[in-house]
Amino acid sequence: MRDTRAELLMQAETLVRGRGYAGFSYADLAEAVGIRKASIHHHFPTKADLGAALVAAYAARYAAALKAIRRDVADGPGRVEAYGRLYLGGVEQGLGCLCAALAIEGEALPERLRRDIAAFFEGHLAWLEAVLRDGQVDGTVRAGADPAALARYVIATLEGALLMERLFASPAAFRGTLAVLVDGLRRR
Amino acid sequence: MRDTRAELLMQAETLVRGRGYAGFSYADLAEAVGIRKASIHHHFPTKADLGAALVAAYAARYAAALKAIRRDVADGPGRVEAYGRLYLGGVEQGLGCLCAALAIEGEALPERLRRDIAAFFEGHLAWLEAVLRDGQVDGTVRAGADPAALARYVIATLEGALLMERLFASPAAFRGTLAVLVDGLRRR
DNA sequence: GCTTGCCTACCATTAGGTAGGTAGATTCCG
DNA sequence: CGGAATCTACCTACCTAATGGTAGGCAAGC
Repeated sequence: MRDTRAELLMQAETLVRGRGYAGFSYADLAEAVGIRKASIHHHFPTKADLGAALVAAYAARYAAALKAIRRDVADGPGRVEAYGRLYLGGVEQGLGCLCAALAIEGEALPERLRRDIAAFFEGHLAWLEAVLRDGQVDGTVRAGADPAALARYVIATLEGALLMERLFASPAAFRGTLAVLVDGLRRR
Repeated sequence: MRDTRAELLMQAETLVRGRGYAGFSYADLAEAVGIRKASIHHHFPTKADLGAALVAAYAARYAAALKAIRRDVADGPGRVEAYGRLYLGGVEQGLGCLCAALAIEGEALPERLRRDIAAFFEGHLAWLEAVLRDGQVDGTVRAGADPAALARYVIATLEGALLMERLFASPAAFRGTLAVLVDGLRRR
């Protein structure tokens, strides 16, 4: 039952991450999925609805991954490194971050989407802050730095690296930046 | 003589940095400048021409700023900090990086624009690499790290911070990330 | 027998771009 | 010098294709 809808979400995500929200149309999506343009409106009445569903699905996938990392990895830097590796897939596939693609279009975006994106980043910020704080407590993360500020710095570095290294199609360079980032978090 | 052209470039830059390349139209630009839509084609025959001119002007402004920084600031971390402050203006005005906005649309972009953007980043990369190498030589930048890798890491962090802190309209947070970044470059 | 999921056939609007014209400045040249 | 030719910068009016979205129909299945 949900097959077409899921396919729509998948293809739409690829389109947005590859060319931006304003850069793809229902016609593009219809062709990618092999359905008529009007049928998309049955699943997602407006483009803004589709965008919101996209962000929701993307955020849910990340949320699951973040949970798994906290379960499977013990130390702070290791967790941040695992977090950074989530972005690596984008570089390898030539796809940017969905929320970065949306954030770039800022003003032109439906207000609702803008809030969803902000919430996405806020969730990651909170997760990272907790991870870094825990790391400071157990001594795996350098002390003295504000975890909240550190969290912002971590996301910024990874989002920026994804943006740039996708352009250069260089997963190796992304790994290099991730290494510098994680290394800087370790206890001195 | 060049007044209208300059005005077109200025307004177009604001539009692209605010809503992306696909997110603005010649009609938007015409209204912003107070000219008829068709007249824009007199100055920039196609949208791709306008985009290329935009990147060229943006890159030239940055090139001048980079030169000034090397002239006016002596130490490595100080230079990187001055470089980072160039991005701060964007956060304060709610505008992203022009080349980041274009990079996001990747595949959908005219091939020529994609190369101009890559060249923009390569120029900054080369500048930063030289600055960091000089800093290592004069002892103001921590030794042992590959300057090329460090340069990529610096741009990534700043581009990412601009992307995110524009969304949150938080120059203070940008400053925080810049501080973490520069601090990490100092001699240990 | 009504809901689901898709279809064809539209719609108004907007997209980037073109055709052709005009007022005013600049240049060419006898 | 004066006038003709040209160029610049803009205009109105238009084009075709694509945009997001709607109306209404039809077949399948719980």
